Amino acid sequence: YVRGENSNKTIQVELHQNDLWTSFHRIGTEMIITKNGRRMFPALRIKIWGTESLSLYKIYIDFISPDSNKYRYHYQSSRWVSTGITDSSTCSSSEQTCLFNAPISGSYLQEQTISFEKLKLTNNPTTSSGKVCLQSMQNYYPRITVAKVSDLQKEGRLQEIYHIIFPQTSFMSVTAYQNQNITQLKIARNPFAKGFRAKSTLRH
Amino acid sequence: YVRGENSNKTIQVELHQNDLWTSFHRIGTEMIITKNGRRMFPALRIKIWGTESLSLYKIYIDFISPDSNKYRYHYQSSRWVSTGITDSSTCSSSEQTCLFNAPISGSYLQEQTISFEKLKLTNNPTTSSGKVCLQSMQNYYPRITVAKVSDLQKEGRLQEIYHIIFPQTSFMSVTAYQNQNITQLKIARNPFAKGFRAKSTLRH
DNA sequence: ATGTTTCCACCTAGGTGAAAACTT
DNA sequence: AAGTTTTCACCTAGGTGGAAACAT
Repeated sequence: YVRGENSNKTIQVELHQNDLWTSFHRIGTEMIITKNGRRMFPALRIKIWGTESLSLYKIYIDFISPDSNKYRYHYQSSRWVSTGITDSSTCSSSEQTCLFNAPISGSYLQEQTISFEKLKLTNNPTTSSGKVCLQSMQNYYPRITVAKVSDLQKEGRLQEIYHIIFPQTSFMSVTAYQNQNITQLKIARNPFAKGFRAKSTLRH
Repeated sequence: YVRGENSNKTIQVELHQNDLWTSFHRIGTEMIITKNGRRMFPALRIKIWGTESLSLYKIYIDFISPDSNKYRYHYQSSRWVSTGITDSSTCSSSEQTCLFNAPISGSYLQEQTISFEKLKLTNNPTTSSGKVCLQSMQNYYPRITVAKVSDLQKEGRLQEIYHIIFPQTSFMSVTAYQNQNITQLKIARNPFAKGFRAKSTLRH
């Protein structure tokens, strides 16, 4: 249950594939960021209940870095340790990205799964649409915002604002995986990831 | 320019890839329908201007068979001839299919190209979402409907209704191509169509 | 005969981790 | 030394027409 800003109302939000997220979270999720953008795996998918059928809503996502610290993976202890360097030049959160361009009514919102599977993470500051720019080697958690639009005339004014955070979706942003266990879990669970290069190299 | 029903207002609609459509229309476009559904090529893509920024709209597509006649391709004359049989058991038009589930505001409508590329044509009456059931060997033209929704409370009541038809997008529904010139033009212009089977068979 | 269905080789399109090359 | 970029083999996912089998 999520309570709204400027509102006593609540909406209910459920994270899809919670078991999968938890498996990664136990090890310490890493998400690769590239210049061209890389999808998240697991992908963020949620279901929302409790929105008003006849109201319009917009959905945003951004990524919060709670300390803006740069981290380093310590192989001996298999842990992430802070380098003490804080990236103060950038904001602690990424830009907000809107899932749909258009506001969507509460009734249609409840009919469907809200999926962020097409979202791509990048370290390229000149991002195009559908991409979010993050700093490498930092800790982030995705934050979803559901905002009620009072009406189309006043679309800029967002009435009820709901922020949704699932702690088990936090991750370290990396340009190459640090923890081998994460690599193996990605290969095991992501249909696109099979890491077959080792085998094919043997043939030559 | 398209004038609305119950309205003196007009909206302006433009067909994308008009040259491509015209190339096919000159020969006599054929669209394959299958049990699982087949995309149209060319795909229907339009641009709409003149909608009200602060109003909500829904977009539908259906397929009109002007005479509901069954046709036969006469190879000698390279023409489609009516068999005289009218398929009176079915309506002259297909079911209306909604492009987006949710109504969309006029301002966002004008920002984007409305694409029906994912729509699939089928001859299977038990269709699932995103598919349209047609009768084989009939003449059809796609009809796009833009309908203004008075407000979310009265979503069922459509105020201004605009029907859009581009004559150059009419086609014959087939389960296999009849005119070889259509086959060749599809192969030439559709990136997915390369009809290489003949070559590979020679290798064996 | 004539129209339909199924299967398939051949594509497009694009999402992976591995390795090597590159940068600082 | 440590992090980033590029390239690539290997996938998933799915859109084509052709041919053969099937149906009527």
